[in-house]
Amino acid sequence: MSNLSNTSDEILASARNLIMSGGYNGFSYADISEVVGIRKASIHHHFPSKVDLVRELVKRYREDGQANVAALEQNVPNALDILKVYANHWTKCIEDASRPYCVCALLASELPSLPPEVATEVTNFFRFISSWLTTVMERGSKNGALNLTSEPHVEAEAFLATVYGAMLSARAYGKPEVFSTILAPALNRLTPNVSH
Amino acid sequence: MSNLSNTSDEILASARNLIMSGGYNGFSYADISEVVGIRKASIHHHFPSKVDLVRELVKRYREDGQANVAALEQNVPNALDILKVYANHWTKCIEDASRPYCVCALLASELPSLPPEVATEVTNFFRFISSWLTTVMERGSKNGALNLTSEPHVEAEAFLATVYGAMLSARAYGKPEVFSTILAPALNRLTPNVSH
DNA sequence: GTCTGTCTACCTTCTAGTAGGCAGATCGTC
DNA sequence: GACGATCTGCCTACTAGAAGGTAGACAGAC
Repeated sequence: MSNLSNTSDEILASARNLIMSGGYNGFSYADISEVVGIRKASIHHHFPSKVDLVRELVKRYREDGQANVAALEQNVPNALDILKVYANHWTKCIEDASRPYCVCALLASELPSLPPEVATEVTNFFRFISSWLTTVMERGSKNGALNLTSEPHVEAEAFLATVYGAMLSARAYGKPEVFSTILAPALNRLTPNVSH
Repeated sequence: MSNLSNTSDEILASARNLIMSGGYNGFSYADISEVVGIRKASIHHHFPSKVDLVRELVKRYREDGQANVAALEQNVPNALDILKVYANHWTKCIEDASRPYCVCALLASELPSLPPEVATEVTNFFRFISSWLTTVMERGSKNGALNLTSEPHVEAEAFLATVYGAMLSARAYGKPEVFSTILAPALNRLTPNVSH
């Protein structure tokens, strides 16, 4: 039935969780086999090599992100609100410990030692997020929904860096609330001044 | 002679470089032995276990940081200048590829899967940087060298997150110049307005 | 004579990956 | 509808190499 492809989804999901906590070299097929409940060799049936597995995982992670972003753009017209929803997504993930870190953030920090196929996919993810945030900044700047002090693409990079830096700090201190402490003033700064 | 302790320094230095590119699980004693030119077993003489090695490495990394910060505070009176020197330190490291990433940033992102002794040491490093930056922000706010829009400790966390987020972005895109592109407006925002 | 740093040789466990078998579903063909 | 053929997903059993770590010997310095 449809649970044929379910197993490979389970494999990807457990790999995502494992990478999220320890990176590319921090998990093995044996770890996945324990979580999913099948033998190591069966994982090789779905993903012949570890590179195949992680490449596919990152590719889907980006595609899911692209789908979510498309839905967000349709449902939320205001640029500032979009940034708030994006920040809030991570606030929740970090605070309820469901997905307390971005898989691509961890892989990006390991980038120089990653297999090239995986590295390329990770870079693609960051390029996608960056160019999306740039279009949000441009739009918000033009229609007055955002108050920018630098060029849109610079603001986009700065915002992205703040999000990912805050994510790291929350993990480093073991204090989830640090994330929103850092994001709040960043979003404030982008809010148009009502007295104007 | 004095090259007795030199070997253990070489071990620590090569471990630092290896961790900087691939994290805790991204290097082995065999890797170090190749770089330093001694056998695996000889490394165990200096650092009985991998945990000992990395714990010591992070401890010294923090101590070196504390010494550098102390010297910086003595030589540079102005708080804004201190932040600029700090940012500039990383700009150089990233651009000349000498130390293009912070060892503790990489270890912090792997924190949940790290041996507890190492994890503690990494958290200590971030606590040190954070509390140092807070004192800089406080001082600069009081004597007018800095223009803060939030509480000093919030500005400190925000600045730290920007630095580490920018470091990640530079690595993710493979573009060192991204770091200073992000840091420039962050420092601008902290610069007191001359027209006041 | 002991202490330090290195060596060779070895051990155990884990790693990704392979070979080959087996049960069940799906298939075209008679 | 019965027949074998193929495909899918999983299994056991295995491999070669790398992992962290140990035992014990040896050379030179103090």
